Amino acid sequence: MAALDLLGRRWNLRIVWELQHGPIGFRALRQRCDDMSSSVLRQRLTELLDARLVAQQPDAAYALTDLGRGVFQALRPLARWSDAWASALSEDGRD
Amino acid sequence: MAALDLLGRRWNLRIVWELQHGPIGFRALRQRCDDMSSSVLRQRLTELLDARLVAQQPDAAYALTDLGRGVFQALRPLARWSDAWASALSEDGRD
DNA sequence: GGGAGTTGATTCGATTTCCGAAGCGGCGGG
DNA sequence: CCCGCCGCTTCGGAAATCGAATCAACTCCC
Repeated sequence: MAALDLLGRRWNLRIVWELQHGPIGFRALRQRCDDMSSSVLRQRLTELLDARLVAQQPDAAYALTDLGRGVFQALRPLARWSDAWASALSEDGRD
Repeated sequence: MAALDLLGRRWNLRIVWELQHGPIGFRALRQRCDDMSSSVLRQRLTELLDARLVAQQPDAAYALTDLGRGVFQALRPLARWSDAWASALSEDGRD
């Protein structure tokens, strides 16, 4: 339930999702997340740091931990579902 | 990405999660969701109704559609991960 | 019919969160 | 030295969320 709370917070899912491509700096990560507000990004990052989903490397770049990668794995079915969802909605929309 | 946006909104994940047990009325659903604000619950429900994840039955109870059940299925790996996460955090926390 | 209880749903003021832009100190290259 | 980039912070306004009161409709019981 705590997981649903943490990941249900705006941007957290997205951040983990964008972090899949490997370590990335603060500003670059922000860009990937639709230029979300830097203050909120910092806040979300500390939450994720806290939750051990994300770690900060010596060079200050952010990266997924093993746990974080686990979330990403667990998220893949959701990604697959979103395709089905999209096509269901579009089918629905056409005449 | 739209999926991450929809499900990243507060309570949406939780609502789908609580709806897994079958059709349920507005007030009962609200109770299950930590007595969340009724105004927000209504707003979330219309979003989910819109997205075809939830449907309203003739007797006004809310239930997951096929798509909604799909989300729930897709969420199960996440639930499994949350167990691993919890134990990782507790191991970390002891002495 | 009248009153009490429940239901789904709405309204509204207060609080929390989020946003966006500006700015901080630090660091490297020209 | 100066300029640009970096991670990060601050702050005022906007938006989302909350919480409690409230509504109309429906049921049950008398």
